[in-house]
Amino acid sequence: MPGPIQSLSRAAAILRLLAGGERRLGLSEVATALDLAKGTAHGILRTLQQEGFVEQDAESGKYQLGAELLRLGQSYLDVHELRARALVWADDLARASGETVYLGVLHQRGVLIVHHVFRPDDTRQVLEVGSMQPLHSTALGKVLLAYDPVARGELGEEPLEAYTLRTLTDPADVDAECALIRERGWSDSVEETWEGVASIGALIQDRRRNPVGAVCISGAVETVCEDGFVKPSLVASVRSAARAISRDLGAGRF
Amino acid sequence: MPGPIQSLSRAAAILRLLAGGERRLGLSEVATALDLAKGTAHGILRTLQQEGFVEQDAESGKYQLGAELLRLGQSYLDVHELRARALVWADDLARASGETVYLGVLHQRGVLIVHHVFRPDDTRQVLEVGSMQPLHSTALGKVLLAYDPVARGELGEEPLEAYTLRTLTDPADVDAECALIRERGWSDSVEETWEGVASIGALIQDRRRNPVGAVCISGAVETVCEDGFVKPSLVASVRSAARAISRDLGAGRF
DNA sequence: CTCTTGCGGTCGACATTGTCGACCGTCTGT
DNA sequence: ACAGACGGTCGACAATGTCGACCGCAAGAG
Repeated sequence: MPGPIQSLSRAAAILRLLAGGERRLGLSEVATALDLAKGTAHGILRTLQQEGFVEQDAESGKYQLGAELLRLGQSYLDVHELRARALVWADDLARASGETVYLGVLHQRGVLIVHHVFRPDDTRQVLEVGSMQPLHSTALGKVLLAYDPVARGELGEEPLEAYTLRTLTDPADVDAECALIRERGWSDSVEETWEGVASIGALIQDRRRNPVGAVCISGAVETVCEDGFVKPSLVASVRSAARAISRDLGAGRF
Repeated sequence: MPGPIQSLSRAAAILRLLAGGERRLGLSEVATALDLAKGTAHGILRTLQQEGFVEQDAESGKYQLGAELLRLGQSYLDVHELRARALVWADDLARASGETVYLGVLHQRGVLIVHHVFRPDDTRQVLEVGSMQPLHSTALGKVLLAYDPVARGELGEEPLEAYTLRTLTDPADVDAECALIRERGWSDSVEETWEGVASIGALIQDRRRNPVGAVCISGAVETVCEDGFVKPSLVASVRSAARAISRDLGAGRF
């Protein structure tokens, strides 16, 4: 039976739809958006609601995502082997560099943040675990693009979105950059996604050298860069953290 | 068609099963655990995998939860109205009290943490958003039990699990405690779940007085209590935060 | 080295199951 | 009071998911 289960695919589409739109959606909105009969959409929504994946606002009757998703998302993190092994190294990296540390994995057309260590100062920061970053304009994304053919495949050949003046928007330019990244073994991104923010990334691989994720540090251009380039000492810290995590991951299997 | 969609319920059961067990599960394990034919279980797993809800370990063939769940869980938080409105108040409460602040909602048989503000000192703390706390032994849980009939229903009449010597295990005792909580308008829990930890909770309600969640502060017995009782000044802070959030929530609708 | 055992995965027949579109009651805004 | 749109229900139909036997493979036992 090598075909997806229809009702499940539809349910997933509904969940993604609800996740996409900021506001709650009504039954009819859902049905028309996905081109389903109202009855069908209702059946799926009712089941999802029973299971806790979707909640219905009591008075408006509109639907939104449910709490069970949060719980399952947390469970995902609990089981995640890469994350578990990287926790302590990420902490050390943040302390050594004085910058924010992100740990990400390839997911669909972006990088999903699975761990986030706050910059060790007292400024207010919001946790970004569970959010996505673009592939072509971040240190995490570019290092994955450079080493993971699947990531490169997701990118396509169309012109890419520009977030700042320095964003690479031509896939050919990105490929050239990736060649450089492979050559020197690390990636950087200076104001390619957010003005004033620079980051340095390195690849994490399992014991068979398959790319499984990436670490990066991210901070203000003023602290991460020097004379227009990222500081070599920070590069060294990131690469050594990535190596440590990779080693840890390889050892873990046996 | 007032019946749940079979394949969806089964998919949800599989996800919960994967979330429950710490380790990855094989196809046959899943099938036997849920009493499904292997082919059926495979079909569901294949679809879930395609949608990103489940991932398969390349070499062992075993299944675990997928990254899409983390993303959707995050989206749930983004849309969550209670959480959005409570963010700033929770921050204030943490600063004023010097203790950890939790924000929780009723979910199944427990309290799901939807927001967590770290104690404002520099000790290492792990984020508990997405995790669950028991109903009968925490400040968050007991205040929900006291005001939300649904929560009380979930509790049942069976003896409850004891986490410490001070845990209330007899539902009748819990009911008596709830009466007290309703009378004075706040809940506390001193070493009922974790040794050395005390917390104070208060109810959050929408504009029609429906209970929608709870806030609490939680900290070491030594700092939260005085002469064997929780400090009245902290109680006042928590209650005033809960009122503020409730008011905010009510005002938001129009 | 071969045989056995268990694994993940596939296949095709069957009938259960989800789907569809018309229909109902209600609420809202006109 | 009306019209429209909403969420939700119903029952007929057939498309759909389910089942259990089967396949190839890898690991472990003999």
